[in-house]
Amino acid sequence: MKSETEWLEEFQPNEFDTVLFSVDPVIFTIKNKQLCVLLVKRKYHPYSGRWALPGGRVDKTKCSNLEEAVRAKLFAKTGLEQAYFEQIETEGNSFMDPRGWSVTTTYMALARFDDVLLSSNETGEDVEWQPVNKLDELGELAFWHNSFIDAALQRLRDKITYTDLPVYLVSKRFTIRQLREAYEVLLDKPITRQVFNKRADKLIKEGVLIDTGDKTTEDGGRPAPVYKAKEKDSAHIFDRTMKRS
Amino acid sequence: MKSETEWLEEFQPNEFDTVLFSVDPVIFTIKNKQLCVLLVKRKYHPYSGRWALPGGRVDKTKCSNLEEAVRAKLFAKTGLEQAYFEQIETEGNSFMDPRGWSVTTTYMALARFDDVLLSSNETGEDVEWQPVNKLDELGELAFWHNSFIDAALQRLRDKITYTDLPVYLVSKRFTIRQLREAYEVLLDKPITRQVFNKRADKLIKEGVLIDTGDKTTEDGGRPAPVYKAKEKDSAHIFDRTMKRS
DNA sequence: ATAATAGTGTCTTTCAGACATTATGAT
DNA sequence: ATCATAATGTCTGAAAGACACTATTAT
Repeated sequence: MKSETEWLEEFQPNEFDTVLFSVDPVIFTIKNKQLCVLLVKRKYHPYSGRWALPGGRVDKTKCSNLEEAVRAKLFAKTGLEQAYFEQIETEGNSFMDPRGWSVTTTYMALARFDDVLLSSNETGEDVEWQPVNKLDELGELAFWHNSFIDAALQRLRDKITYTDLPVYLVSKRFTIRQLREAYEVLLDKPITRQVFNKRADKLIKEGVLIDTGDKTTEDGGRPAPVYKAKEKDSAHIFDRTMKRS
Repeated sequence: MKSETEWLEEFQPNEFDTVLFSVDPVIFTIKNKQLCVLLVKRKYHPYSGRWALPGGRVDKTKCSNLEEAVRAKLFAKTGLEQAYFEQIETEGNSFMDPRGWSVTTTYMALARFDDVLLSSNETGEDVEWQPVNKLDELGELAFWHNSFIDAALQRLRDKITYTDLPVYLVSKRFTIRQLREAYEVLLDKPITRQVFNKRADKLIKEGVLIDTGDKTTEDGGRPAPVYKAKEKDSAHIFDRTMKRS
């Protein structure tokens, strides 16, 4: 019997073992009190002229794993090196890409609007923040990307009922009111101020939110303390959920 | 400029666009009050002699999407046509498979032990239920599969604190006590009977559990009603969580 | 003073969790 | 009668949610 190394030398991947593969980040931000997602208008086949997620195939020579690949996509379009990331889902089938059986993994990323500097790619395609509740107006997206955005949005909306994810969407320095407004944009309903503040108090007590000592009157009225978020790579999880509707 | 159909005719996937791809189901069952996962002992390269998840490459000619592919894997090894399924994660990198840059998507599946008829595959490899807390004794699994099992297990243990997932692990007809014991196996701690029954009552009221009208004394003592689960493809979600420890 | 906001406190409801008491059937 | 279990009820504590009232600043 051949040894593993001998066998490996002879191994050649064939078309039965391989698929077309890409990663697609669903990058959210809040712009003008609207939840937006980053889209690119395709100039080339397939689906030329349609809007699509800013993803694409993985450069295997530059990335040693998926996470690196999707970070590269994010950096290319937004200039962000750090952001909250979460893998959402992987879809693979014979019909979403006309080129053949293909697989794509989608990630959700959260970006602070102020921190992003949009840059179009090498080929000069448009890159824009599009409000998620006006996606219909853009027509059907390329590569079934609508369904991926739906899934990412669902995950985000589910998760904010028991996590502090909106911390990654507000500016680096923010008031509790601004954090609450981020929750309200995502839930699309008002949240009682005093009820929300109890959750915020827990974040402060846990050290997730740090009081900078500064105060601001940018919200009007009595000056409010300015907080910043602790550096961390996972969300804070509350032990109970907020009502969604 | 070429039309999309002209362009498509000329398109040929090349090695830069493609990766080795596979799906790997992490199939759980409860056997002798132990949570077990289905593993296969590999006979061939790579990783021959090691235990691995019962997955592998997708037959693109037989499956039109990922879900179909993983269902085919499940059916091949267990004979199950229906089961609870959930996609867990996708990992892609240059090192987990010695054959090259590869991507794999893992699913968690829940199986009723009584319903499963293990069948070895065409190549006659061993297929066995292995207790999850004795996986160390099997040595390192093939293809970094340990980490996939960890992720699936984590998801399962997280989810049973707020869902009815163990319904998919007990026999088709069961008592509330048996359902509670399934939770206890997964949480690895006792649950107060009366506390658990409150959750069960909600499942009954919601129609998730259906009283068959029968009673059984197989648990000893006073006869207990026998329930069955409503047919459904998603978990019931409670609005509060149980303590994990 | 007024308006807009932040901060504090009160009350209700829901539910997990713990535990006591009663009911039912097998032996 | 005893034992093991199911069924029912009582109590506590925590947190969501609603809302009233006070405090602080800009105008």
